[in-house]
Amino acid sequence: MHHVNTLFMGSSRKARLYGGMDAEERRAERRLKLINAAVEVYGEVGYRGATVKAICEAAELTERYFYESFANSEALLIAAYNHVVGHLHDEMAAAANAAGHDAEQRLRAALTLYFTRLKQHPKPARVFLLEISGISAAVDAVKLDALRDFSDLLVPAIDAKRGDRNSTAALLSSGMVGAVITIALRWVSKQYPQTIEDVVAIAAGFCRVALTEAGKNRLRSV
Amino acid sequence: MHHVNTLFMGSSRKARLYGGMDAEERRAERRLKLINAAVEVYGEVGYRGATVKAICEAAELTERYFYESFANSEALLIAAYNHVVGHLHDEMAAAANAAGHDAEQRLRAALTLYFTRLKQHPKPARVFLLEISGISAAVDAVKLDALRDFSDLLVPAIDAKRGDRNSTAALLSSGMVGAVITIALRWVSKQYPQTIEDVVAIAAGFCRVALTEAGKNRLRSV
DNA sequence: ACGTTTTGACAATCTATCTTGTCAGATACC
DNA sequence: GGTATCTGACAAGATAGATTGTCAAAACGT
Repeated sequence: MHHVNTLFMGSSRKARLYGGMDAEERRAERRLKLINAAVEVYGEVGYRGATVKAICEAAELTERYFYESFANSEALLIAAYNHVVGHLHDEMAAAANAAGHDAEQRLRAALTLYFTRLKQHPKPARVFLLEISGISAAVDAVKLDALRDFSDLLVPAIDAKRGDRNSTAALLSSGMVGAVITIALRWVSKQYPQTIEDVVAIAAGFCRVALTEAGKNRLRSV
Repeated sequence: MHHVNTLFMGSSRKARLYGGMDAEERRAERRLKLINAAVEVYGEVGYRGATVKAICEAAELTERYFYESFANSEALLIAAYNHVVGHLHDEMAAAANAAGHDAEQRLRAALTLYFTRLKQHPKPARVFLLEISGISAAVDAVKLDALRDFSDLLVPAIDAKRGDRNSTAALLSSGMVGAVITIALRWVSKQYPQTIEDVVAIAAGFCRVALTEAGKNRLRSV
């Protein structure tokens, strides 16, 4: 995979430093620069319009470093998506926890953070909402995973029903996430005409369907 | 655009017949064959994996006829989408009308037809649900139009609020359609694990949010 | 039957991008 | 300062698919 240029060095010995960083650190930095550049470029011309060359220029790197960190464009898209989603998910979880134990309160806190970030950072929002769809089966799988995480975050009760055969919980979960994302998509693409409070209220309305249905099913199964 | 080979004929005179059809009819038939072939091929390899050549082979036509009817692949995708959506929309409207005047009854009738068709025809379903996303701005616009039509069909009350500035009705509409489509997407991609009745019930739950909210707003504004 | 139109097969061109390779110059270590 | 490593710019090859063009054979009208 990568050149082992420390062949005759002790394993504890660091590789030659450049700019104060060893080989690994430099590689990691370049990887991150490429991810951030990709988010920028996707935000401007879309994933499909983004060439390797353009992303490398935005990252101030040359093509060789692209292939050092990613096998192909798709791998970078996935990395960029996971990067964006990872941050968002962590922040939403923190916001929910800060809101206490009431499911409704936690939901509203998470949604408020979600829409706030979408408004603050339109380009990552675009990657998260738009670019990720319809690229390939592999990318779709990554997306599905992420959406399941969000669903569990918003309405943990749904998670409990997951084991059931032919469960309708998965459909509830899909519907909820689909509603929220589609609302977000429209809000973002129309350049945020409504207040965050209004958007959250509407999105919460759809989440409440899943919340109450999941609750119902739990009571019934006890 | 097209060759005018009737230059010296009276305008009522038909072009030479082939297979009992005049030039226009043959062109229309080829166009339709291409659309149907495209739906087939998209259903197998996706829009992105579908080459002009493959679609022409499936249609038993050669490339020249592709460019006779469509400027490029995107134009064919749009035509195929509109073809699929047109049928579906008409059928849903008929089902709703057959169900009478009660909004809830009409909603369930339309949804039942929707999910029934998705199960009967997986390949058009794929075009309608999946392939249409994330191709280009032009395609997205076509999709948005179609979704608005569906929203108006399911909950006409939303339509009434359309005029309002910064209206939240558009978001309600988006959320509802997003929920239904995402539910459909999952149901289709998991090969229909739940009964149609269950899926309709869950989808209707999300639509009811839009239904009651739209009703609320109407009362308030009277 | 004859000439014209239409068709089908396929070659040729064109374009765009990915991907790999080369090489001179810069940078760090000793 | 000398040497090994790393970097940036860019060329070159490879690939894939869209789009246009050619031509002979088939289908039609008269």
